[in-house]
Amino acid sequence: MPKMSDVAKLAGVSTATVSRVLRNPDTVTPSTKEKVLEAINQLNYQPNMLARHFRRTETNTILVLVPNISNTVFSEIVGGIEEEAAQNGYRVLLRNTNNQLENEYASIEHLKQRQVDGMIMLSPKLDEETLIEISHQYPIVLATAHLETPTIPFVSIDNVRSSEKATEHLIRLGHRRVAHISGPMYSLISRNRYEGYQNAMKNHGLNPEDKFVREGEFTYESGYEHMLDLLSQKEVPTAIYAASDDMAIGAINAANELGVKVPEDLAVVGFDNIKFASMFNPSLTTIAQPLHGMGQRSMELLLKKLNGEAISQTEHVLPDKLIIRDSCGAKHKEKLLPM
Amino acid sequence: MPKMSDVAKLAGVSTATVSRVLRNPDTVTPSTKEKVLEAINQLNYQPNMLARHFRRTETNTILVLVPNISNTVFSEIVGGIEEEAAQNGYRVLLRNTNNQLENEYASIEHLKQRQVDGMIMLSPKLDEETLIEISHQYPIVLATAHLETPTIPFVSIDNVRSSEKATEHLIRLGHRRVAHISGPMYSLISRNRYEGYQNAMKNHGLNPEDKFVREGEFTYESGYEHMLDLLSQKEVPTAIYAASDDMAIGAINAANELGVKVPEDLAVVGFDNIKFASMFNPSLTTIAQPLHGMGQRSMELLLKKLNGEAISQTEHVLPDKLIIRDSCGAKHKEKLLPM
DNA sequence: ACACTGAATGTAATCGATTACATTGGTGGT
DNA sequence: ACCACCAATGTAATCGATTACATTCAGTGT
Repeated sequence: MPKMSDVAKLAGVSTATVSRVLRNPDTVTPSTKEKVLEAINQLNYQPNMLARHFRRTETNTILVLVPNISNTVFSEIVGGIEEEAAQNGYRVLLRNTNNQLENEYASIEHLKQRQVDGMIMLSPKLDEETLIEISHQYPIVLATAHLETPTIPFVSIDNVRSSEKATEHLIRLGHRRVAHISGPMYSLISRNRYEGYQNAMKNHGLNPEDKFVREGEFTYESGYEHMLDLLSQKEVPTAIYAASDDMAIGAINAANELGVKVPEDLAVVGFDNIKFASMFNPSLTTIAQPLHGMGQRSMELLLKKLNGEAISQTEHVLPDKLIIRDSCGAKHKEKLLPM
Repeated sequence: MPKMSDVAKLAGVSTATVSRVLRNPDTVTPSTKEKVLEAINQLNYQPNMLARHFRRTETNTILVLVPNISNTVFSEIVGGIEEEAAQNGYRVLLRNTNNQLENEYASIEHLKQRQVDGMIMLSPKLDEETLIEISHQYPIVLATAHLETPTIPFVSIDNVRSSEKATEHLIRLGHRRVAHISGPMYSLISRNRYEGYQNAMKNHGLNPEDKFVREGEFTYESGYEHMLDLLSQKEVPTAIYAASDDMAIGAINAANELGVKVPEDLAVVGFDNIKFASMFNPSLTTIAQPLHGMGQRSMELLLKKLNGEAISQTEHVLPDKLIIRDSCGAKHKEKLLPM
């Protein structure tokens, strides 16, 4: 494995010049530059990145914290991050937290040890205070997360508003008994979506009753179980808004099992627009998050931080979209109620 | 940011001793060890990993090449790798190749520059010869890949045999016009699955006709399109074996669209057992690969290579499983034909 | 012709942990 | 009492690229 001094010797220059050819080519005379490049070629020289990283105290690597890599929502975002990172010469280190707080703490050690230049956290569980403290010392960006006091750049959608849209859509289809299966309440996103559901109900003079609300865990199974439960009550909902597509699909299968037809007897709206939403039967009406774009934007923001650029805007709320398919029954209706 | 010499000074020892406390605690007297640990604590010292990596020429990081991170098959495998890696103090660097050969080449540069200690390639596109050449110089392991001459450790299932099982299952349900939508033929896996399909047909005295075989791309869309096409022929298949669940679901939706009922008019078997296979309606009969386990095993093998242990067995063929659900119609049949 | 300027290049210190080799001091055997 | 040996610790070289500072030299102005 040839090193820089070998190149220098062969080219008849000093290591300083070789280094300059590599990093500041403009400060070197074309003729010497050529000699050096020739020597590099001849020796098939590759700079030792470990030495470079050590000397410059930077790694050109960023860390992405993912609650669960197998969840398509997160892997799509990671895809966006990865693309933007690669284009800017950064590499992406991945870490599955499995929703464990201790894994988030452990990842901060990586930052402290300078093993990565920065970090993007997807749906962090850490409390806001701790996050802010970390961000004072290290470049971090949050995605699919929301802060009360936006001191750290984050990328998200407006979960309250999008939830309102989803619920409103069901109400305008004539439903009055609209149920909601939420995500876990420790997550701000879940609380925001629940809030949006409540807002929509109240805005239309409806009372969001407790018996129509269930706390799920974003998973298929939790959607399935809660739907069975909801349909076993005396008064049964005619529509349901689930805070994730997985839960919505679970709910539909539960309804089917009980002979309740979707969308005829039960209108369903989900959230996420996972790939499978359009393949499912009935195809799922859902809120689409611009996942790839959110990943890209997060990386863009992190790059700014890494380059020491000022970030004027810390809140990055990207547009979401209600995608109307078959599960809500809108396609069978003549027209919607007015807003 | 305190360094080792600071700790040494505070503890009244040399840096060598501090280093020993950190890496070979047994060679240090308990009393000095205590002094050093006390100093480390007091200064809140964190070793500079960049310096350590540089000095030791190792990074405790491995690279995983993924054709597409958003594909659940691969993200499950990555999950398994990640888990095993974390348990052994290794970190996982991720790289999306998007099926681009040039990205595989670029990743080899990382190895050459010693930025990672080893690499796991998922479904590599690189030719066998090149792979073998690389593996002479660097620790690599392949997963969901198969080699003619197994000089590089790889983890896979027996795609030929599993395909035979899938096709046979349909034949034993009484089907004779069994179609196959394959994966792209540049992939050895696709060719193996096609081979298994052919074997099963021939073994049962059936002729695998060209008009019943289509080359897809593992995607929902390709399954959908090819099924439309297959059903528009004069002679129509009564069963289909698709080389991925995505294609199988595409096929089912295409059949539905043409009024062909699954499983009554068309039996369907898929491959992969993606999460949605069991949620789909009809639920999908499919071959389950032990994805998480394959990831784990790949990492185990790579760890052996990294530790310089000999790998006696390079071919690691894990057991797959035919999971019978609703899409093949087996549950409506009284009994199967004999083998 | 001489001093001055600045571009091009060289010299050598530096980053922080690791480790080969050197030194110290204590123990046991005779 | 002396030596041999071993365990514990220290000294200092080392990894390879980067870069502050030093040097060289060609060109310019007077």
